[in-house]
Amino acid sequence: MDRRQKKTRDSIFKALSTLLETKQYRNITVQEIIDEANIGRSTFYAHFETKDELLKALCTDIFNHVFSDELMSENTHDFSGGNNNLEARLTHILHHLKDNEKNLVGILSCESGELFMKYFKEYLTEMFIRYSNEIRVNAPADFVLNHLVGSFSETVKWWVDNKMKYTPEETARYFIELSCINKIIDT
Amino acid sequence: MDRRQKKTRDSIFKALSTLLETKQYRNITVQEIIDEANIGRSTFYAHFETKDELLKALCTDIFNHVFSDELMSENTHDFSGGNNNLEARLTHILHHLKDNEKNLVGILSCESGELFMKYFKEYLTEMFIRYSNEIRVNAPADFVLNHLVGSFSETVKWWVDNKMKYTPEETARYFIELSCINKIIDT
DNA sequence: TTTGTTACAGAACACTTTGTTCATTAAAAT
DNA sequence: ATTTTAATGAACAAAGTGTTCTGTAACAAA
Repeated sequence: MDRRQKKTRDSIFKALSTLLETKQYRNITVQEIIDEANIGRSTFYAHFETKDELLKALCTDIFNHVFSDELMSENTHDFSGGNNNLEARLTHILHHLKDNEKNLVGILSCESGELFMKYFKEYLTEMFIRYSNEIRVNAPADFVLNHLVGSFSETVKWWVDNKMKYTPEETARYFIELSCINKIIDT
Repeated sequence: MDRRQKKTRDSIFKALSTLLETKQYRNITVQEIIDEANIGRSTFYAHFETKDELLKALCTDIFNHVFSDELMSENTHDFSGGNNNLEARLTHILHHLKDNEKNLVGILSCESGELFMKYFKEYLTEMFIRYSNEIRVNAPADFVLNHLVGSFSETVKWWVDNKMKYTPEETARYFIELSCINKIIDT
């Protein structure tokens, strides 16, 4: 990739991140991003069609980081050790999210949170789907999956809103404690 | 209240409802609402400062309906019958929500859903707070509360997204089945 | 019925933001 | 050295927002 392109792209990401520290996504205009990134107007639109597309790209970047080990360990997944496996994975995810603390606070504090959550849930669904089929409970499988994804993403939101004052370990523990994951079939 | 005011207010609500049946909230402009309601531009702004304020008023209307019995029975609340009490209340709420099916689909299908959910959660928090303190589990009380509110609101969203193909009774049952409410102290 | 009050209609307006276009300049690749 | 690609920044059209103002109609109270 052309050095100039990468440089511009990075400065746009950086600009949005910086602005998110003090302003709500909703109230940030494209012009402000342009000024903060110190680039030309047409340059921005050469990279991203809309502000939402930029946010999407930023989220994707974050998730590629957060779920990187996730994806790598796809083959090595097993149920041995009961829930410990899942709990460890969730802890891992929370640790990675903490690396993006500043961004997350800005993103989740307003309606951009919905977009973030939407993408986040897609990744979580991928992960939880392996577990949801193992839950023995009298409810549709897709409901179980939705419940797991929904309640964990709500847990993350709660955690971020509380300035991440609990450790990833504690937070994952709380989630497991309350979730239906204890109804999993231990194979 | 002046008949004219009420008439105008109603026509604005009606217009937004109608538009929500075919368009996403995000893509509906104030001008469209004005045209659909067949009123003057300045008239709209005499009633609502912004489109979001209008949505908020619409949500409030819906919730006053949905939680009407809720509020009435505040004093008569008791834990007798274990979870049956809560399950019945949730079923009730789902029934009332079904009365607003058309609106809900339009509201929840896009970013206006976040606003709806925000207000919805406020009401749910009021309701669940009585239960959350009775849960015996090793986690902060506000986490438990957040978990109940979050997972139930996600349940509602799932239900609406699935065209409400399950009955309120079934849906409430599924939720109870998976929630931590079975860890409640039976007094 | 008359009178004072309040709401509505709708045009005009200033303002903000968006997204595109284009000629020019600079940097990168070969 | 030449060609290709990206960035600049001004100018532009379009859409939407929220306000203001004048004339008109509906309302409530005497």
